[in-house]
Amino acid sequence: MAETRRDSLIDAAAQLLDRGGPAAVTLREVGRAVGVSHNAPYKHFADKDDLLAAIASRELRRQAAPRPTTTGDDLSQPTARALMIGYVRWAMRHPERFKLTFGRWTRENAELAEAADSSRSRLVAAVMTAQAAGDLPAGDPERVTALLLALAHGAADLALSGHLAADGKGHVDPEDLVADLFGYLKTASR
Amino acid sequence: MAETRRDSLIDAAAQLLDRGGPAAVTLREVGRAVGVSHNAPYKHFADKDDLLAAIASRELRRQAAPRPTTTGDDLSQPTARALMIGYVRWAMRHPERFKLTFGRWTRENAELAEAADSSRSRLVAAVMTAQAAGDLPAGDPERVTALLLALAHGAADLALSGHLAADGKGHVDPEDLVADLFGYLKTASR
DNA sequence: ACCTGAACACCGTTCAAGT
DNA sequence: ACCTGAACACCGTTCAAGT
Repeated sequence: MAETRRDSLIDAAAQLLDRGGPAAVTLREVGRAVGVSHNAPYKHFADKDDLLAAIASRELRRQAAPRPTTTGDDLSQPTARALMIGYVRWAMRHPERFKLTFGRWTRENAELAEAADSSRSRLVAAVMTAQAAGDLPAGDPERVTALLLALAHGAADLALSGHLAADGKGHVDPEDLVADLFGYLKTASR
Repeated sequence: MAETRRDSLIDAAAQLLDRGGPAAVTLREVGRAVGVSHNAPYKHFADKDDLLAAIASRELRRQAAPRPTTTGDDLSQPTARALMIGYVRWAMRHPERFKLTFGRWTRENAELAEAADSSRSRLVAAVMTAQAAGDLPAGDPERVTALLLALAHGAADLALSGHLAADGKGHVDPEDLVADLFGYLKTASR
């Protein structure tokens, strides 16, 4: 469990990110939290953006990692629906990490791109299982996956920026929209 | 058509935003483009964030404005589907304005909140029309609207950040996802 | 009412220098 | 291989002063 200096820097940066967003992640503050000078990060990351990318890829890898179940070992894979609900909950719980992770790059940073692809592959597999069970409509699994991902992502993003519901009345929860979509898709797949 | 100093500042800021994002919008550069000092904007906007909010609300108002039709006067209202396609196209055409407009605030800035509400009201009305025609499933119009908005928003945002499709192969277009959703919803509404 | 110039605190990045 | 301190260019914001 030895934590490297690099990991400590990412930890500190993520903490600053959570409150205050990317602007609050200053190399001086990161260095101060770890106990090094504000130039030390340059020995571990190319620049500030590279440090932010490291947070994003770590977040992506954690999300892809199997969560420990409280009811002992569970060998069954999570359903597409469970994955999407998990995605939305993670976004609402860690807004800044969510925005950062899906904010830019991915195609620029190799590590980030790989993490994103592996995360999606997992979802595609779950979609195919659901299709076979008749819970999701047939058709290109990649495209159905994109549909699910787009809805969950948009619901979370709009909810975070306050654009989802109207003036207070009729508050719409992003999880409700995920449930609605799965309901419609099940009806459409018969 | 007299353009006020305030409008000129918004124009210049929007142009800087389009290339380079919010970080490229510096008060010094804005002032230079208009021909004033870098402090002049403070007489028209509280701070930089207020200037960015002005760009967002102008964009929101423009999107809500009826587009001139090339085939003369058309008194019919745009369909929900047309509105969503228009939304996605606008996002793909002006990524930075899209990200800025739906990035934060809205509930903080009164002008922005009003523009957003009026924009959504228009979409809710179109949704109700489609529901009556049997093209969209029955149920709370606000909630169905949120579903459409979430998908269009998520599809555009993921496409812009490169998270929509896998490694080049099987490129998924955000407009395709909007079309897919309307297809599924029509099937589910019968 | 609107604008200017100087100044302040802060930031990312570079670089010479240390171990 | 990793770190430090000084320095540079740049930025948002404030303020006294002008018209």
